[in-house]
Amino acid sequence: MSLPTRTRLTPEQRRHQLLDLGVRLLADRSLDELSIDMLAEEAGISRGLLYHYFGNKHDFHRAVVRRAADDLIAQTAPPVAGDPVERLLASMSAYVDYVDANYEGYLSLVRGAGGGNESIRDIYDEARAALTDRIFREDQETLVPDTPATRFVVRGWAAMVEELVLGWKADPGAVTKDELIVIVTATLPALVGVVAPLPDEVAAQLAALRTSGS
Amino acid sequence: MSLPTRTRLTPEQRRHQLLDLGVRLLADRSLDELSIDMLAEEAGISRGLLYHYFGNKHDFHRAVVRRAADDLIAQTAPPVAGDPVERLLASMSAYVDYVDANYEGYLSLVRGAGGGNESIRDIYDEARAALTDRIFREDQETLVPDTPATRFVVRGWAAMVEELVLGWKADPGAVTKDELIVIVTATLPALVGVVAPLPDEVAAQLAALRTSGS
DNA sequence: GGCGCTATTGAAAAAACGTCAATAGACTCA
DNA sequence: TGAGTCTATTGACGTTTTTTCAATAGCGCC
Repeated sequence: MSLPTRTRLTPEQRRHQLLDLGVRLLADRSLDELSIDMLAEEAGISRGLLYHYFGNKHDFHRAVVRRAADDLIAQTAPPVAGDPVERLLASMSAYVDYVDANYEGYLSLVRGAGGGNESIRDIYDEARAALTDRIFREDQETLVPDTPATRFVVRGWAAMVEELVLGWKADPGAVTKDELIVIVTATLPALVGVVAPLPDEVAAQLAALRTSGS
Repeated sequence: MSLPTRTRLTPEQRRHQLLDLGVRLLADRSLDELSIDMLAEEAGISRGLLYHYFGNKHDFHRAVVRRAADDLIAQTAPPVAGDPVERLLASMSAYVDYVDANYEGYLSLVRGAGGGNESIRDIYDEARAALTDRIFREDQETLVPDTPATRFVVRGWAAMVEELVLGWKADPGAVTKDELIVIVTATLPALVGVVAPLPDEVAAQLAALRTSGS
């Protein structure tokens, strides 16, 4: 008769376990729909231990979102070689692959940012910046000129990419994965073209991409 | 000596008052940052009354989001006359005006949808559909052909519009209101052009719009 | 000016959050 | 192998917040 035998892990392991679980649970639940009670039971630990590691519920949420964001940033690191359009395509490809493979993590990030307080939205913005900043940092001469208007539009484009990737995951019937990647890639120059003229070279590449994609 | 004189309203009036207050309070707070205690005090009522009207906290949240969505839908009703591009422009204009005048209501809708559970996201989707559905219902021949791929892209466009309008409200420095309206209008055909060919007529109108807008 | 309807209250139960001294794995060293 | 130490973990307890519900009191009607 010895059910309540406690298991002792290293702090790293325990943090890892709890964050993994948090990412999973917060993918389809808001924070106040997740009680510490149920989280603790699911993890096989006492409530107290969660407070030992994360202080309070909000800090736990922040840690979960931070983890999801770090994962995303790490796994969508930009390629260093190739021309701007190629690099953008590779980056979008990595992004879509990431969401495909880590749907729950991505959901907990997006949902957290949508409903959370400002400090959580900051983490989210950081992740989004990882996706868009290099466009301005490295490719501003050729792909996107750096002006207030283009920055503005690129921000909207990022929101669109997020929506499209989530939409594709929810209903993969409308477009294939490859089509999705081509679409999100091709829409960036198309959008920028609304507020700034496109260099001929980019326009040509864009046209070629569209033909090969569908 | 009679401070605690209770005020008795009709159920309609009371519901109205509480929903108005809820919209205001949930614009910059998540649901669990809003206690029933403070809501009741702010409204000048007892906690019990809120439960009488809305059952529980989550149902109250849902009612608040529903109200914000209904407001948005009602105030961005599409014009019936004019050619497709004109109607789209009028619709976007109404949309931007609405967000400009009802920032708090719009925020509580968007935040609620981002962080809430599925039933709240459904309300949000309904509001978004009010913005996009008529594009397919009325203008599919001329502006946007109705295919799975175009529906998919239009959905992304709606997310982008939301992000851009919020971005403009948060920092009106990057673009003017009129520029914003032109941008969100012009980006729809530009995006659809990525997945479907644009009729010459629309392309011409689009070009004219862009020139006059900036 | 009493009567009935029901909007509203307040107290008390239930549930969730957060704290902290006490407990017990797992390793070290004799 | 067994005592000792370190610290991960617990469980009971106090606090805050949500939720319930029988009792109260405004307001219109006769």
